[in-house]
Amino acid sequence: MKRYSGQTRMLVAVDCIIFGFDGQELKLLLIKRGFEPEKNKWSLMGGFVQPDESFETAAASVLHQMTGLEGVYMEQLLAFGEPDRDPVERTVSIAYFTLIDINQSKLQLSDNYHAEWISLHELPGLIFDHSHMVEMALEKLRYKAAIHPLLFELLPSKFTIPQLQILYEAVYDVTFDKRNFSRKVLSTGLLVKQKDKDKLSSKRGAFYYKLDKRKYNAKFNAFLNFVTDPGNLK
Amino acid sequence: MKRYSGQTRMLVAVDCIIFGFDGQELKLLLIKRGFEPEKNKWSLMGGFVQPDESFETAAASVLHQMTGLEGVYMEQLLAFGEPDRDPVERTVSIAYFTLIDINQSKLQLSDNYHAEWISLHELPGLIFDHSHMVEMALEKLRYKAAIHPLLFELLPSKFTIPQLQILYEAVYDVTFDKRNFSRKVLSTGLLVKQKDKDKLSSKRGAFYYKLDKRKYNAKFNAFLNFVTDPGNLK
DNA sequence: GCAAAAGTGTTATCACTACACCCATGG
DNA sequence: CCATGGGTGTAGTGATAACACTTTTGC
Repeated sequence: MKRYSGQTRMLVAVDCIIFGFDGQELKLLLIKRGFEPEKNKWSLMGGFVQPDESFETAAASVLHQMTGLEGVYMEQLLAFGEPDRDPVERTVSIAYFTLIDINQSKLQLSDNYHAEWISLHELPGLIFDHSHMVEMALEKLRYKAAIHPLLFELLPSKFTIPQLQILYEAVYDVTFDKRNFSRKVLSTGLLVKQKDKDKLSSKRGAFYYKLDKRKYNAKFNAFLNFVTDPGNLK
Repeated sequence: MKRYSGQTRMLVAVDCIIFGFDGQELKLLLIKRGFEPEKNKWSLMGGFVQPDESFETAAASVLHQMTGLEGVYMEQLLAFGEPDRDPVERTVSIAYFTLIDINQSKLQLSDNYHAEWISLHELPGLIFDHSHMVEMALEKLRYKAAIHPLLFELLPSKFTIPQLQILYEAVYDVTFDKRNFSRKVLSTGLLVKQKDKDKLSSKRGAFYYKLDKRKYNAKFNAFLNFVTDPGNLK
């Protein structure tokens, strides 16, 4: 059996929407595109899928090239395929979104791509349909994090409850009552209190917590209602 | 600007996972594949994406060819792209899932494809990775319908509350208390009681309801908790 | 000793679960 | 008149939201 005849073949790429959190704001890792067309315009990091590569492998390799990281949280967002989304030739793109701890020691941004963390409130225009991809990724992040304990992927392995609250507030652009917030997150049973405190952001210091990995894996897919009806999510 | 050089181009297809409900069971519309390889094996309906077609257009056209229907509920599930998923040559598939009213008058199954409605409990093995696609589609249907008023797409425009309950029970493979069920669905405010009754399934007859289209569109994306934590959904 | 952030408890409301009986009708 | 499925109400429980004061400590 040869090939399917009379059909058009297309380029297939992956693009990565990479979220990070610096303790205050939600950020996106963007690059300045290194080749024509749209050279030097802001862009998501991406790459063509190679003949023997799965999408996941391709996306992980893009992420690895750019950040040096492996094994981080990554999920397929959607396939984008408008016929004219890339003016050069028809290219379908499988978008992946990724959550990483912006301060982790292994993170080493490659110099090759002029990558920068950019606040979601200060996003420049992006090439092709990348702005649309970012919009969809943010929507999905908000949707999913309202129900699943997802945002921990953006924090270091030791974090305080006030830090966690700032993160949720940044993602949903709201404020929460800290008494209710801490009761809710502690009631999930996912957090283990540590003996030491973070003294950087207050004189008194705030206790560190770690995720209980067993429970985290077990409960990841349960509906946890981290945020109750934050607006009108999809 | 010419084309990107040195990259491999691939076939791109769409496959449709088509759900229907016959009043008792959840069903899938499958065809017997009409060409090699795997000719005459059970398969999802699909087709190659044409050079000037978006994925949505391609999927809608596949559905139209097969059922005569237009404008039905359709949503991208995921892109599938393992290098060897199609033994003939590398083909990526964008899977769409669709909900249709199995009894609607416009539904006209094309003879060309030997299409049949098959109960989810009696699924045959499917070609390629289609069984995996079905699994993922069912998971997504359950996930989404637990939170959003999605399953109405499987019913005729006039339906009774007992019919709706049977549908939810079929999707989640559980039984609900009918008092609690009707209170919950009525409390959404999405249903408008009609004056006439369905007398087919009982002597007393059950009142028909219709969706309030305004509220349906407005509330579709709100979190409605149609089903409270049915197991451990993703 | 004071400014700044951490930590904690109570009350009212609401949504959910479990559960049992009467109603309308066709045969 | 009876069998079948339709329709409704209540009480107990658990989760949520609103709300204010005390603790710690670096300066």
